[in-house]
Amino acid sequence: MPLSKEHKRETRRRIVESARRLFKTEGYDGVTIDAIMADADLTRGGFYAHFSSKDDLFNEVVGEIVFAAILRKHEETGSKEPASWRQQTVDFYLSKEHRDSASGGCPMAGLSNDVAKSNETIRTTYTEIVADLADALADRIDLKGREKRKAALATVATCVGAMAIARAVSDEDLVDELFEAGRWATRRMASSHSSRRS
Amino acid sequence: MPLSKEHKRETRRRIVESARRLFKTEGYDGVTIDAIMADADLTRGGFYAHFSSKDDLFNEVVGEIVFAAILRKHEETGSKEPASWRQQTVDFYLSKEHRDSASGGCPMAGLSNDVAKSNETIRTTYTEIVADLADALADRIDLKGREKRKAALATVATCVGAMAIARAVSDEDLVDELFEAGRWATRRMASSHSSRRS
DNA sequence: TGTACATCAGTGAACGCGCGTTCACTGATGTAC
DNA sequence: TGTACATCAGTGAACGCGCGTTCACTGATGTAC
Repeated sequence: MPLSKEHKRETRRRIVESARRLFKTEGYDGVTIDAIMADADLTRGGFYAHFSSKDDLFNEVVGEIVFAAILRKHEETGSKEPASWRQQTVDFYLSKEHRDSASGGCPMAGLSNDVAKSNETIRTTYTEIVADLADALADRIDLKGREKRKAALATVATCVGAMAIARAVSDEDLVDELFEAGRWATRRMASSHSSRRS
Repeated sequence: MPLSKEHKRETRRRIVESARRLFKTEGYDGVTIDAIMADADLTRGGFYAHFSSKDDLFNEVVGEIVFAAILRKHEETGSKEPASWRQQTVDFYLSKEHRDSASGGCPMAGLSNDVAKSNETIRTTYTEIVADLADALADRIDLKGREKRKAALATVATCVGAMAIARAVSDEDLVDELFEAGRWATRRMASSHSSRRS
C-alpha cells in the first residue's frame, strides 16, 4: 500500500461508495461511521483523514444521484427518439430491479427527508440536482413551453413519490401497481393531445 | 389533576399530538422523547405510563395521516361534484399553506423513509392507509376500471413526491413550480379524453 | 360530612449504551544523501 | 545501490455526550368507613 495520492483517492472513493449505498437504504441517522468504514474494509479512526465530519461526507453523497446517473448513462447511448428515451428511463426507474439494485435505488426518494433537515449547502446541492433533472427530462417532452416544464417536474415528483411509498409499503402487489401507475401517469402527462384548457 | 380515566386519556392525546407534529417535521430519529414530553408540558419519565416504547408511539402516529384526515373532512362536507372535490383536495395538499401548517403537512411524505426501516406492524398500518387513500380517490375519478385505479395511485405518488421534494429544496420558486406541476399533472392524468391506447 | 388509606399519573435523577470524534501510535512508502 | 529520515494513511483505544429507559418517590385524587 503506497502513500501515493492515487492510493488515497482510491480509498476515499471506496468510502463514498459504501456511504452512498448505506445512506440510501438506512438514512442519515441509520448509518454509523463505523459501519461505513467497515463496509469499506477500514477502521473507524481513518475516516477523518478523508472527511471533516459525517455531514461533510453526506454532502458528497447527496451530490451523486442515481436518477441523474441513469440520465447520464442514457445520454451516452444517445441516438434514441426522445419520447421513448424518456419513457425507458422512467420505466427502469420505476421497477423492482432498480428498487432492489445494489446501489439501493435513487437517493432522491430515500434521502429527501434527511436533506430537508440538513444545512444550506446540502439543500442547495439537492436543489440543483432537481433542476438539472427537470431540464434533462423537459428536453424529451413533446409539449410547448409551459406544459413541457410542468410535465417534467411532475414526472420527477411522481417517480420519487412512487419509489418512496413503494419502499415503505409491505404489500408487493401494491408495489407492482404503484410502479405501473407511475409509468402510466408519466406517459399520460407527457403526451400531447387536444385536452381541455386548464 | 384528577386520577380519572378521562384525565389520563387527555394527557395521552396531548402526547400523541405533540409527537405527530414533531415526527413529521424532524423524522423518527430527529425527535427525542424528552422533546415530545416537553412539548406536551410533561417530563421525561411520565412517558412510560402511556407507551411501552418510542416505537410504540411511532406506530400510533403513523396511523394518523393528514391526507386521510383531509379526505375525511371533505367527505363530511360532501355534496360536491366528485371531480372538483378530488381536485380541491389535491390543490390544498399541494400548497405552501399545507406544507407550513401547524401539523407540519402529510406524514406520508415525511415519514415514508422511517416507515421503510420500521417493523412489520408499522409497515402494515402504512400500507392500509395508502390503499384506503387510493380507494377514496378512485371514487372521484371519471375513468373506467383499470385506468381509474392507476390514476388514483399515481395521484397519491405525485402528491407525496412533490411534497417530499418541496421540503428538501431550498428555492421557493421551484417549490411553487413543483406544486403547480403536481396539480396540473394530477388533473391531466384523471381527465378522460380519447388518448392513444398505451 | 370527615378522616385514613390506596392508587397511580407524573417527577426528576440516574443508568447504560451507541456513536461521532479525538488522539497517540504504527508501519509502509517516498525522498535525500 | 544502500541507509537514515520524514511523511501520513490507517489503527484502535478512549472520551464525552445524547438519548431511551428505569426507578424510587410524590402528591393529588377517589374510595371505604
